[in-house]
Formats: sequence, C-alpha cells, structure tokens
Amino acid sequence: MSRTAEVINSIKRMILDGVFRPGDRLPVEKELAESLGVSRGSLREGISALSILGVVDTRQGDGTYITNLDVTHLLAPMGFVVDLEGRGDARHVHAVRRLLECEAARLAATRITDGALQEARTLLDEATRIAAETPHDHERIIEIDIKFHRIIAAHSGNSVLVGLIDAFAGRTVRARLWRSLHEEGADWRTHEEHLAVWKALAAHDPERARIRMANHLLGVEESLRGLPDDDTRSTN
Amino acid sequence: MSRTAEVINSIKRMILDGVFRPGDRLPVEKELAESLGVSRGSLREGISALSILGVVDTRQGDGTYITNLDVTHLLAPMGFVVDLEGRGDARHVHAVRRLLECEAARLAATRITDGALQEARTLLDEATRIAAETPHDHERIIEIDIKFHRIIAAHSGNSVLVGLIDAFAGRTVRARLWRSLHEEGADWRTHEEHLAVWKALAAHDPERARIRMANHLLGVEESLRGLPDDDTRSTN
DNA sequence: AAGTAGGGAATCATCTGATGTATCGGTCAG
DNA sequence: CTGACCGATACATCAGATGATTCCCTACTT
Repeated sequence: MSRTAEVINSIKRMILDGVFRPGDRLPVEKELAESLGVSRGSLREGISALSILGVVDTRQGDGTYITNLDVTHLLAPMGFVVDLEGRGDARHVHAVRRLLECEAARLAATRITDGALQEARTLLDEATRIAAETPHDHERIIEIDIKFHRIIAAHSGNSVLVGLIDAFAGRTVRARLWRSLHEEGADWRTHEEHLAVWKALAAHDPERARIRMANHLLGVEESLRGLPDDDTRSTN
Repeated sequence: MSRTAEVINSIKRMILDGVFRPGDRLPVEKELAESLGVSRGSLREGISALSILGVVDTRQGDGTYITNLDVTHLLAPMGFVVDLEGRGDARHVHAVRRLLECEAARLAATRITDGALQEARTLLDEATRIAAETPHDHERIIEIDIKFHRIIAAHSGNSVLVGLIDAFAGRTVRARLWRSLHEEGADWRTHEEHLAVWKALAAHDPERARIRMANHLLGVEESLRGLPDDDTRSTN
C-alpha cells in the first residue's frame, strides 16, 4: 500500500475509533507526518484526498480540521458519478432518484412539521407568482424547485437518504432537466404536480405523497425522452 | 480555488468532455503539470485524490491511466460513509439498503436470465450443505450471501443501482450483521428467506420478489435490534 | 528460430529544503 | 475601548534529487 493510502486509512481509522471527532483540529503537518512516518509531501497527498472526500477541511494559515462528517457533505463527491452516468442515457440515474425521492416523500408525510409545510407552501406560492410573469425568472424557479424537494427529503428523518437525494438531484441533473422543459409552459404542469405533492403531505397521507411524487418525477423524466440531444442518441 | 482543486476539476472536466476516455493514459507528470500550470507536487496531490476516488489508476514505472469509470468502482469510497454512519444507530443505512435491494429484486424478477437463476440456485444449494455441517464455515456462508445478493442486483439492469447496493452492502455492514446473527441457528432462517426470494425470481414475479426481499432484509435488521453494542446505546 | 535473461530508458514514489501566502492573536497608539 | 499594526504559526506551492518499478529492446542461449 502506498504511503498516501496509509495516511488516508490511518486518519479514517482514527476517526472511526473516535480519536478524532468532528471539529477537532489535526496536528500540524510536520508533526503528523512524523507520527505517521511519512514525508510532508506524502501526508499532503493523503490530506488532499480526504479534503476532496469531505472528511477534513484545511484552512491556510490556520490548520486542518475534521469536518462535521455530515452525510450530505461526504456524499457530495458522488456528483461526479451522476454527471458521468447522466451524460448519455440518464434513465438509470433518474430511476434511482425517483426511488429515493418517492421513499422520502412517503416518510415525510407522517413526519413533516407544520412549520415545514408552511415553508414549502410559501415557496410554491412564490413559484405561482413567477410563473404568471413574462418572462419567467427561471433561475429562481429552479432554486425554488430544489428547495421544495430538499424540504421533503429533510423531513424523511433519514440522514443517509437525504445525502443520497442531494447527490442525485444535483446541479447538473436539475439543469439538464429544466433546460429541456422550460419551453412550452411545462413549468405550469410541474407546478401543479408540486402542489399535488404538497397536498398529500399536508394530509399526512404517505401513499398519496409517494404516488404524487412518483407522478411528478415521471413527468419530468418524460420531458427528457426523445430530446434532440446528441449524447442521448449516441449511447442508445 | 486551490491548485489541487484546479487539477482535479480540470481532469474531471476533460473526462466529462471526452478528452480522456476509460483506459486512456495520461501524459507524464512533468508534462501534465506544465500544461496545467502547476508544480509536480500539486499535480500529484490532485492525481492522488482522483486515484482514491477511483477515477484514475497510477502504476509506478508505467504511467497513470483512466479507470473503466465503472459505477461500482467510483462509489466504493462511499463505504466510509456507511462505516461511519453505521457505527451507532445503523437503522438509516439499513433502511436505504432495504429500499435499494427491494427495488433491485423487483426489477430483476423480469430480467434475470435462466443462467443467473441456475447460478444463484447452485450457491443456495451449497449454503444448504454448509448449514448442515457443524461447525459451519461462516466465511463461506457470508461469501455466498454476498454473491447471491450481487447476482440479483446485477440483473436489475440498472448500473447505478448496482453501484449503490455494493457500497451499502459492503464488508463492514455485512460483517456486523453476520457477527450478530451467526448464533442460535439464525442462518437456517436466513437460508429459507433466500430460497423464498429465489422462488419469486424463478417465477418472474416482481411484487413477490420485492416482498420476499423486504421480508428477508427486515429479518436481518431485526437480528440487530437491542444488541449489547455500546455504540448503539451511546447514540440513542 | 524461439525463448529467455540482461540492461537501459521511462515513469511514478518519496523525501528534503526553501519560499510564498493567509490567518490568528497580541500589542500599542489614538 | 477601539482599531490598526505586526509577528508567529500553519498551510500552499515550488524545485530538485534519489529510489523503486515497469516496460521494452537487445543479445545470448538452446
């Protein structure tokens, strides 16, 4: 095993064993390198990888700290996989996303708070206003869409599920989706679907919430089918 | 953005843009460092991170190559998240795993080949023999269990789903599970459940396969409840 | 002619030292 | 008490040298 891999595994192990806890500061490079028996260069290669993985956070002039180890943060690197897999035929990615978000909606129906329902409603109301304008502020629409889905995921009560959903509903996927269906007033239909999901959540009806969410995501996916997108054709 | 991050993003971008394809060999360190405008050290930090992420593969004395970019391979680093999240209360991890594997079973029911069915059956038959022995060869039992689940996942026809399942049904989770239920002949019950899943697959009945798999995983999860595990208590 | 052992070039792995840059905290003038 | 200054600290980056491994060509053996 390379020195770099040793560094990574050692630090991971120390975190799993509770030697380092979220927010803890690591020893300075020179010291940590000596204690692990590697040079600063090799140590930095390992720290660099851990930083990309969202395990540690280095601040120049300050030090290196263990992150909060939040699942969403640790799963962020998965975005590359989603981007990569979604280049051509994104059906697999969408199928998984649908599976995850439907489950989140089902769980959220019985767990969502009145405050979160109100917050979601406020977002949808804003979307209503924007959709009525011409031209639409699509950036804001997308932002609202992401927030709406995130509220639902957050109230599933499952942090791992939240992390996965965030990774799968990332920027690129969402951007691709909206770029394709921002024409022909499809945002009105999307808005109606969002509203249907919200009503099911407000009624605290798990099955209804799941179905409404499934219907919504299916609609979005179908907007992608048969796109005049070179990538889509080339991999079929 | 740090030089290291620039290196990582540049190479990721080049892969997404098709400049580098799976199996391609990257320019030598000195050359690549110059073309990206960074020193060899910074380049190596980036390459090191990409290597950990499973994007590239460096071989001393040979060169650095783009991996096959297989989803399962790229999702392997997520194992740390599973390990981390599964230290204390692993319910969230198990809930997600159950969701993923049930969907895989459902999909596999209509897609699994006769050959794969036969292969799975052979594995289960071997498990039958081993379970009858005393003492059991638990290592082999675990190996068979993993292979059985993997065959099902592989025939879901969704590569992303396969990658996630592999990450979530990784070594540590599986080891924890089996360590806890390898007593009191629970492996017989597990074996019966596997058989029920197999029968549903053989009948190409999606709903039945999903339910049998759900039942199987619930049984496994329940074996974990109320374990005298310090971690479990401390985080509740 | 075919197979094999040897050697050299190419490439990554690692270490060392030096310099640049950002942050934090104390000090001191106002 | 406030705010600007300044130095210690720590990470960021670069450069050079040496070691280890692989690949491939050559020459030798059978």
